[in-house]
Amino acid sequence: MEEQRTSTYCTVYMDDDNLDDNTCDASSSIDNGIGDSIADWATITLQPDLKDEEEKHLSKSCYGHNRTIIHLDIDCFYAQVEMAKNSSLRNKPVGIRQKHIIVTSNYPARERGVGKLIPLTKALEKCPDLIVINGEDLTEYREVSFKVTDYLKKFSTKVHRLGFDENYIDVTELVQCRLNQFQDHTEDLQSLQVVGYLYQNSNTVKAQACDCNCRLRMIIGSQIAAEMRQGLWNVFSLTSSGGIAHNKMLSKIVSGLHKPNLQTAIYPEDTLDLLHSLELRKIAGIGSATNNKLQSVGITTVKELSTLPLAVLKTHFPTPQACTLFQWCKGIDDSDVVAATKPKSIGVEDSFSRCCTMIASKKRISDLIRHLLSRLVDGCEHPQTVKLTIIRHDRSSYKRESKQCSVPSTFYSTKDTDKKCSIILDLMMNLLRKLVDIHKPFRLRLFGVTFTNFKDKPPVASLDISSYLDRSKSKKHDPLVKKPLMTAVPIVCDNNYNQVPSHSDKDSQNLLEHDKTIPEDIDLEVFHQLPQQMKDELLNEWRKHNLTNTSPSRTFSPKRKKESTILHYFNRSH
DNA sequence: CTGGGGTCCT
DNA sequence: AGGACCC
Repeated sequence: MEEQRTSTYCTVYMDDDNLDDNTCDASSSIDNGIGDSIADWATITLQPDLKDEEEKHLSKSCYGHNRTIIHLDIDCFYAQVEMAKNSSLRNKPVGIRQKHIIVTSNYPARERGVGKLIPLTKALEKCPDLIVINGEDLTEYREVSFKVTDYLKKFSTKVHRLGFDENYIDVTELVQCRLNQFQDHTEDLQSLQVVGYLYQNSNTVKAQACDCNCRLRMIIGSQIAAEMRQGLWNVFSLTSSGGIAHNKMLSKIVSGLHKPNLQTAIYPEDTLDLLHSLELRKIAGIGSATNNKLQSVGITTVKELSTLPLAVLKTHFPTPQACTLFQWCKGIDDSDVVAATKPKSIGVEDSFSRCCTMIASKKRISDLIRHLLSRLVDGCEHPQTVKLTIIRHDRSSYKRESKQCSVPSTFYSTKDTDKKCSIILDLMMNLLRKLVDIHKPFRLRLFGVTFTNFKDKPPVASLDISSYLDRSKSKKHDPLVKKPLMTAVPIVCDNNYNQVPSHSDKDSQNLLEHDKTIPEDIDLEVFHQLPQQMKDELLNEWRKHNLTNTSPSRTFSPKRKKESTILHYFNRSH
């Protein structure tokens, strides 16, 4: 136990194996006045010997220095994909445009002052001969991105994508494998050196290296990273920058130290030297919100953050975030490199200066859906949820609003893309009506459609009400209808789904009237088992339709397709 | 006149 | 459904 009397919280834990060769001069930052409010409070109310077990536990990495993680970042990815396609672009300034923004540029362009995310007009002012390429359609970039990830899987199954252009690779096993090959020639290990840069900032000579062999692992890791980068160049003509460390957080930080087309490793023993030189935002996971919160309380650097006791962080952040912040600033990141599986969501977006009518909205959303459907492949054929996202134009609020609903079984039962498109389009127009008041003027600046919740098989049609209403689908002949009827019980009023439920006199009279308005191809027996609210909504729609159509009541919608869902009934008005 | 994507948490 | 984070 480290029941110290020391006034610095950090050094209490410096006897940990992982951290013992780093000293953390927390007292100076408490004294220098930068973090007064928090530091004073902490000093007064939290004596070291009152620190709880949780803080002690979190002060130590469960992995130690035992892993080897590589972070690879393809240099200016979109621009490089274009350069790989057309090598004559290599030495010319190239900018990738999305709408009126240059989202990325190659290095010749950057030398001319064309950075990332600058307005197109400004880019052309700085560099009139900039070659501008539209990068709004991400299809090609997405394809190359997944090919890169697939290539990296040759080195390890644990490849974790971050965006389109970055990958974490856990090469712990491969490193161990290569170390084992030296077994009888340990003298050869002495001559191994890091490939590329090694972050070693400290002027003070280390008394001795960490005794867990971690330096060796970083050296082997740097060799593997070099092989990966060479492979990416040979196979895809893409240059990349790499970082090698014992956890994800550090590998990402060091991969950015030398760019482009370079790599950097760090020995675990130099972790705090590096971290203590950084601003908070350099840590992936500390974004603007967290940064602002910490700044408002006087914390602006990783070093200052590392002085805060866990209990103080917990007063400003939810516990899980407090714990990760507590660990990150000490160089601890025990998050795993999780092998990528199938996507969690697949979406498309389009922004524009204005969209003010339902007609125009329908066209834009329809185009988005058509584009999106082509991406439902490779195990993503059966999304269960679809979401509509909008951004309103009023003010520069720039907040996204969304509504989602479940995908009807009819979507899975047809192969016809046009039909799929119209099914989703109907859903989206309904969601749009929930998002905007169509009786008032509106102006939108973005639509997005996103599928989520992918299932391996089409979900059973237990929620598809239309199949019970539709006589043309015989219960006896459709295996999907028979059993699902049981699972449909929750949406039916009572369990006697084979009998017509009893009704009060008043209800019965209403029913007789209603029956005349119910379309011909609807199974009355099943209809009467629906919850009253649902019946009312259906009846309203049918009545509305009958008022605008001269056709007799029970011949409603003769051309209605079998696959029609309940949502079509709610939908008639447009 | 701030892209077009994604992930995870609450 | 939204917010925070990543690119």
